[in-house]
Order: sequence, then C-alpha cells, then structure tokens
Amino acid sequence: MAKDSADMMGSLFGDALLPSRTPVRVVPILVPLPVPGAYSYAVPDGMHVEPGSVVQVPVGPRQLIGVVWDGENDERLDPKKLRPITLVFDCPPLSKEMRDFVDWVSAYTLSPPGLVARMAIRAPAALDPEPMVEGLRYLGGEPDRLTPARTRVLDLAKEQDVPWTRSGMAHAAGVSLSVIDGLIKQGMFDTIFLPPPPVVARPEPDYIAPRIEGPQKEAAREIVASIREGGFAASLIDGVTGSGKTEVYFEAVAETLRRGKQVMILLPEIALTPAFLERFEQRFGAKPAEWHSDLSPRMREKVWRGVVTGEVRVVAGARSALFLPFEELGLIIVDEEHDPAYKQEDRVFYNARDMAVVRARIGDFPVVLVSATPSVESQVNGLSGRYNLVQLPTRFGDAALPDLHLIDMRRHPPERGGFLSPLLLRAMARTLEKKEQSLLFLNRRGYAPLTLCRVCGHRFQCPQCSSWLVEHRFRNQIQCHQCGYHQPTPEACPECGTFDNLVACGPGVERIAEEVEKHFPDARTIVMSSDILGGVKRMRLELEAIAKGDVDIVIGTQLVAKGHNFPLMTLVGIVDADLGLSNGDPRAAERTFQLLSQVTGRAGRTGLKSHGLIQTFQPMHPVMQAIVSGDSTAFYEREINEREKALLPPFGRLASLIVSADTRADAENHARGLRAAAPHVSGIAVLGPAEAPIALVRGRYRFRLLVHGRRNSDMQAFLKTMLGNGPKARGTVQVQLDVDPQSFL
DNA sequence: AGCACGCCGACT
DNA sequence: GTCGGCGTGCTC
Repeated sequence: MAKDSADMMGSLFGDALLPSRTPVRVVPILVPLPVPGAYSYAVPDGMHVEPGSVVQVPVGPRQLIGVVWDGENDERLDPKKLRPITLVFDCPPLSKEMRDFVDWVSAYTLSPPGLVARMAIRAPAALDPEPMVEGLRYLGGEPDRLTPARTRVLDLAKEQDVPWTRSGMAHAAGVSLSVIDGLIKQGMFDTIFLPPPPVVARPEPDYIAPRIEGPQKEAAREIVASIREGGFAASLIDGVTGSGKTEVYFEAVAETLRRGKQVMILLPEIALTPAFLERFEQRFGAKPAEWHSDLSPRMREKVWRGVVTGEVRVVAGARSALFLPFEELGLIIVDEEHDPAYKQEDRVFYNARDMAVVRARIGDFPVVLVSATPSVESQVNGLSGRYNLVQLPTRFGDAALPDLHLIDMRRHPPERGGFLSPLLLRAMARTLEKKEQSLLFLNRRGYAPLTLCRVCGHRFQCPQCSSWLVEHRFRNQIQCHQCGYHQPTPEACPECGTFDNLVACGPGVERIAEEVEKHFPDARTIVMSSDILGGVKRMRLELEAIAKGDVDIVIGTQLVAKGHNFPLMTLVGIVDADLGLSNGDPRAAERTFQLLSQVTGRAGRTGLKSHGLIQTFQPMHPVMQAIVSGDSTAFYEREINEREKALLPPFGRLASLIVSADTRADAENHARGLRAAAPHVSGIAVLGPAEAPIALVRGRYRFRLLVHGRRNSDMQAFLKTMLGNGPKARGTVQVQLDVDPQSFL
C-alpha cells in the first residue's frame, strides 16, 4: 500500500519544510475540571499517545494532569488552533476496563468525567518512574589497613555476594556508615544502580493451611467455586461477629492469587488497623499494600506504581482504593459492607460498595460483600437471589455470643439524677467481683447534650447553626457537635445573668463516668471518646491497657464499637439504646441495629460466659427484639416493607423523577423548586438518603435527581435538557439521568 | 477547580 | 472617589 502523498513529501523534503501539509493529530483528553466532557489537544510530532496515556496539558494559564480518552473530538474546534500536549508520563496507560469504569461512574453519579478520572491518577509524583536505588558491589581486594570493623564488612560482602545498600550493609555488619565510606574510598566497592525494592512482599496463597472448619469451610468452598467458574458473581457473606468471615474471604483471596490475579480489599478507614494487616500476614506470609488518606506521598506513589505494574498483588484500602488502576484485578472484597464511610459526599458522590460491584461487572470477575449486619439494600439483593447469599450464623471456635437481655427502663428506673438502672449496676458489681471487664456504651460525647437556666429557661444554642451546645467538662467548654463551634462554659446565664443556676440535661459519656465513679470508686475506669486529648497515640496505649486487663470499666462512644477487640470483656451495657431511633432519619432503625450488634459483639470472645444488658424505654421495638433474639429476619423484612411504603402514592410507580438529598428536608426544598419550575413533569418523588437505594433496587423509577451543586446555570441546563424549557428557576442543583445499577447487572 | 471580570454597597 | 463582597463565565 502506498503511503499518502503528504507523507512521501514529508520524507522527501523533511517535515520541517511542510508543517502545514502534515495533518495535526488530535486526541480527546479528560482534564481534572468540572466540565462535561473531554477537551481536545494536538499531539506533537514524534510523541506517542494512546487511549489511557497519562499526560500533562496546558489549561488556561496552568499545566494539569489528564488522561487521553476514547471517542470523538469536538468537530467545531479548529485542529490547527488546539494547544499541544506538554508531555506524556512514563507509566502504563489506564486500561480499557478502567476507562469504561470511569465513564460508568461519571454517568451514574452525574459527575464530570475528568473529576472521576482524577481519582484514578491521584498519585502525583508516581507518574515519573521511581528513581533507582544506589547499591554497592564488592569488587574484591583488601584495604591498606585491616581493622576489626572493616573485616566484618568484607566477610559479610564475601559471604553474601549480593548488592548492598550503604546503610543496609552498615547495619548488617554492625559498623557505622563511615567504615563503609572508607572502604568505598579505597576502591573495594563499586556503585551500581538497582531497581527500587518492591513496596510489599508477594503474599503466598498457600503460606499456611486455612484454619477453618464446619460452616466456614462450606462457605469458603462455595465462594471459591464461584471464583473457579470465572466471570462476574456477587456474593454477600452475612455472618455474626466472630463467625470467621475474614477467614472465609481470605480463601477467596487465596484462590484469586493462585490464578495469578490481583485482589482489592476495601475496608472502612477505621478498620484498616495493624491488627488486620497482621492477620493477613499470618495467613499469606506478607502484608497487603495499604491505601488510605494518611499514607505518606512517597508511599502513595510506590503503591500506585506497584498496582499499575502488577507488582503489588493485594491492596487493603479505604474507599478511594476503588479507583486504583490495577493491571489485572480478579477480586474485590468489601468488608463491613454496610458502613456509611463507604459513601463519599464531596465532588464526586458515590458509594464505594456499589461502585465495587460495577467495577467487578465491567472487569468480569467476582465481588464479595461482607458484613455482620448487612445494609437493607444488600439484604434485598441477597434475598432476591441477585447476590449469592452466604450465611454464617454461629461463632467460630470457643467464642460464644453474649447472653443478651433488655432492661425496661420504665420498670427499672435509675435512681434520681442517675442514668444506670439498678440491674445494670448490679451486673457491673458482679463482674468487678469476678475481676472481669465491663463496657458501657453511650453514643454521646461530652457531659450533657443540653444546658438550660433553671431561672429563666434559657437553652444554650449554637450561634452558627442553632443546634444545642453540648457541655464538655473535661475541657470546660460547651461545643456544637454540628459545626464545631465552641466557647468556655459560662458561669452565669447570658439571658438573666443569674449565677449557679445552669443545669445539665441528659447524659453523655463523661456524665456516665461520673456516675460509675460514684458507685465503684475503687474500679479502674476509663472513658474512650473521640474528643479525649492525646490523639491516636494515647488511644493505642489505652487499648493496650484494656487488653492487658489494667482497666475494669470502659465507658465509650461509637469509637469502641468498631474494630477493636477486648479479649477480657464479659459485660456490655448499652446505656441508652433508644438514642438515635427518633432523629427523623429513615435509616435510623437500621443504623441502630447495626451499632448495637457491633457493640454487643465486643464481648464474649474469650470463651468466658458473657452478658449484654440493653437499657431501653421501648423493649418491644423491632430493633430491640432483633438484637436480643439474635434473629434479624423479621427486622429486615419490616425495614424493607417500611421503605417500600415510603415509595407508594402520591407518586408511586408514576413518578418519573426522584429528588434525593443528604436530608429529607433538603430534598423537599429542592423538589418544591422543581415542581414550580416544571409543572408538566408527571411525578416528582422526594426521597431521603435512605430510600433512594431501595427505589433503585426495585427498579421502579426511571430517573434519579441528585440535588447538589452551586450554580443556577446547572439548574437551567437541567431544565433545558431534561424537562424542556420551563420557567426560570432559582436554586442550585446538579442533575443527572440515572442509570439503574441493577439493570446494568 | 481556579481565576478574571463586572456589578453593587461601605469606607479610608 | 476606591476596596472588596459574590455571582457569573471560561478554560481545548
């Protein structure tokens, strides 16, 4: 085939003579800006780019990192006027799979594709190859004077003829760096450049035989079988705390590694503890690579690079790990599937759990969701057979579920001024006598949630957001838990000026601690809440102290519910189990169920008999019943029905739009604006954050409307494209056509 | 996102 | 008269 004439001319006369005859190659590039699509750039002569290439391009006055994308360029742009790509980074291009995933997430979340793509290339310096490491090679020969230190170094170098680093060798030989430097000066060593060491060692699937038996083994077999079968499959492991869920999914990890594929384990940030990494190491002989927000830039870069090149086989990470551009991903695990931390709610709004399922579908490999208390939507998927439901109803080994009882606070009220029922206090006393540990849980920081003036009735309210100010006695402050506002605790009422008449209403953990100290002055008591001073370091020490048995009574907020194990804990008391049930969140019951399950699950891992006492004013409430009976079936059934009821008329099946926002109130406000702006839309359903997922699961609605964003023009654009030209509307919204994830599966 | 421009009210 | 608040538009 003859070359085209321009090319022939180019080779005859040199390209420089005929610049205008060479057609400008133009490629679409996603830039990290909130614009609806790709920008077009010219590819300079001699530069090689392909879809997925990571490049630097000029945008206005600055240089940004972008990704060469698929698809057409905007023909309205004159190719000759386009700005050229500045440079191509030396790293593998994003795979087609990854690009499809970015496009899908962008369409589904109605987020600009460039902002989604940015999440996949968020390891800034990683885009240049890692610098080589300087190594030393022994050349042979003897130095002029042989000292004992020098002998040790040379013996080591002769014994292990491998490249050493300066500091590595000094350390191994037990000498100082100057000894090594002296030998280098004498020409004993040659400096060579070595490829950088791997971030983490390779995990071995068969490092040890799995320690699982009975139902765990059966569950693992089931999941491993689905991996062997190949292709997409979604499973939900629903197992009580301590049932060995982790060991079960480790078998899925092992099988995937045996098949030469990479694995991603997603965890809520809080669960990425050293304990988890060690557990992984015990099974696989090496730690997984970590990925979370407070990774050092250097480490972030190494892991990112290891993932694209395929050197890293397993990543354990928080939700942002979902966008790591794996070379050959073969399995995603989403542990603590129900955890709200999987929701990202800035810039790009997404739930990493849902997007993990999508990524697995696109890559055609399995995904495993794991939880002791699955979210209602995953439960629906499990029950309907869309997900393969794997249940682990019993604890593993010698761990027994604690014996749980409700304390009806109407029949067993605390003494005046107190919050702990005599029944709970008695159980605590018995536990102390046996030299065992108790945990009191109250999900409320500070001393008291409300302060008022006995004389004039003034209530302390936040000047910025109008929620009550919470008294914190440790810090001598009153704080707003909504916006962070705080001031010193006042001594006089600002309204009537009266001194010493301010009264604290209701309990916080600090106040419970005060009550416990009154009843058990000799017990070693500790409060664990996110606002104790001393940060992570102090917390780690305190957890150690608890594990060693140096503490008798722990009083804590949510913080104690997650992750940590308290091996000596035999009594758990829930101070106010009803807290959180009546805050207007349609997800309140579900969240309370999850929290209470987690907290009561903290006890009883020892084999010692353990108890849980739950103080409630509503003993018949479905959450309380589900918790004490250990049977959540009826609870989930009811939750699903409740959510469905919320979807019935006035809009029901006729609704063509769903307005959903962070709170139901926000959604209502936005919907009001929309109804006024677009009276011809047949139905606008207003859903709180909780109902929207169910609506999608049931496939009732064709559109979803996410109400976010800040510009009037977003609203206008929406009205124009989706509703036709309605009257001008005020308000700020961002809108997207919804692609039902379930129809995609 | 960042930045520039333009329009109005509060001031040295 | 200016400074600076924010609402709006633009970036291939």
